[in-house]
Amino acid sequence: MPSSDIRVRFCPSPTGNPHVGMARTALFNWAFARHHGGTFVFRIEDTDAERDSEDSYLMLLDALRWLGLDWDEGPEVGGPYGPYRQSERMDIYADVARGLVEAGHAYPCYCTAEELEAEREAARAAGRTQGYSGRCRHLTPEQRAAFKAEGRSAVTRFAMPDQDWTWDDLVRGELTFGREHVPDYVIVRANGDPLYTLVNPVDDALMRITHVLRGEDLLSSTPRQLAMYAALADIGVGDGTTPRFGHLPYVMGEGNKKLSKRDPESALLMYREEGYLPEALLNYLALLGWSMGEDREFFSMPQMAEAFDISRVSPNPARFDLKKCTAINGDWIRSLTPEEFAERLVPFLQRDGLLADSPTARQREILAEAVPLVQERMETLAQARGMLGFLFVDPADFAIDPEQSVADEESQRVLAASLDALTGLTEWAAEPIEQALRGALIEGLGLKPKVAFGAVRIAVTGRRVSPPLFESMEILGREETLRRLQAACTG
RNA sequence: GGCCCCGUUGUGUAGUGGCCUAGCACGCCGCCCUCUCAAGGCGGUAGCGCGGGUUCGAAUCCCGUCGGGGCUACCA
Repeated sequence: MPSSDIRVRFCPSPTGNPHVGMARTALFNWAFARHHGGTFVFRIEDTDAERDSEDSYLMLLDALRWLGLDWDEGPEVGGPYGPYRQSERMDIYADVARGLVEAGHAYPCYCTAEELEAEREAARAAGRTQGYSGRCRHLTPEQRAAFKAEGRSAVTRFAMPDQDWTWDDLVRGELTFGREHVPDYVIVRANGDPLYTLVNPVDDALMRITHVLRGEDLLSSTPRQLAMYAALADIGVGDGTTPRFGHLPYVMGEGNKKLSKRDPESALLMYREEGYLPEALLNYLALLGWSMGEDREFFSMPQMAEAFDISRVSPNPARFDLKKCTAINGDWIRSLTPEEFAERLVPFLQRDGLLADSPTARQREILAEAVPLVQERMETLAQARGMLGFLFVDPADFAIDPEQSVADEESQRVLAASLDALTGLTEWAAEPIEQALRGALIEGLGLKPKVAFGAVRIAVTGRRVSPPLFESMEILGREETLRRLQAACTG
């Protein structure tokens, strides 16, 4: 139900693990499409059998779904311009390549790797642009036959027209490349496999893509794509319109390099495992190179789609800051209703073996009571284990954090006094528990609250840091609380 | 080497000639609150790469310079 003719695409290669830079590119394309009521196409560029894998393809789908970046056309949803996996479109590329050669836009090149290397070196030495000289461009049929007779195989090269290349980049404004800096390039390998240089523009033309938003690393390949577009139009591939290009800034990692697969924070699915909310990650990613203005940094994807303006995308590279990403995740966690928050926690508690596959009514009850206590104390869902574990752990498995101890004399006095004060308590609730403990420990033993309650906290929750103590004890229940206090007494 | 992109506090950004002795957020530091840890409140730290112009006036315009990055494949 697109309401405009704007069509954008996200077209990753399924190599390795999904990457956050990739997610940012997908997000900006998605936001652009949604803002304009256009169509968001998802295409898989898997023409390199060496590097692509089915695993990685599946992870890509999984990642995009998790993020909630829904596509209008693409794998699994189909669309009028399918198939959307390039590995299923090989015959199309072969046809187009043939057409390009027949029309004189491309030609077979018989140069060997060594010859090309020598050429590059000569160019570098002379201070010229390295690149193909075009010497196979005007080979006679006899010369071609001679090369073939030598046993040489040929790649297919695109013949760049002799002109300068200018376009108005959506992010960077007018950009120009001189003709001498864009040499003829390979579009089909010697073994017949088409390359990105061919398949990408061919599919963009065939799929009627109107706007190309992609990473800055592809900026310098734009001139040759512009030329390819003209050639495709000439042979009747696509409808003859050239898309507008916008080059998104890099997402940088440590140091001054772009975020690479080697950087641990680049692994997209890691964020899911660590308990980041997809809406929070997306919110953070949106801030990398784009801003709403108005000092507004916290927003949902519908809000982003509404406000998205490609002309507000910054051209400078942005460093990925895990701390800020995590802070935004905390903001998102706090913005959830307690019920929603509890729901999101369930899979994490299950994963950590703290909650049954189908939680019991009692477990649900505990969770509902505990959630308001911890919601503002967690910045990732994975922290549930540390914060709530003591409430769900099997009594037989409960143990005090080995880093902590209540074996010292003072702690023992505290525990004994606590046990005394709590055993006869008539109403087991946070308020009376607190009063009893204050009476016994602060007034009775004359201790500082921090010290006294610290020992109780360790004995009952097993940790130095926990949700508020008295409420925690109430939820844990009289029996188990007293049992733990008892168990912590060494005497 | 060639071509291209980029340059506001540690990080991300706001800022499009005067509202900027540069705003916001994260981080960091301190204080308050306080049973821990958070959250919250208050305060602080730190920036227009540099040099020239243009102008009454420049973070904003021009030139130069320096710095960082990318591309320069039968990867994408």
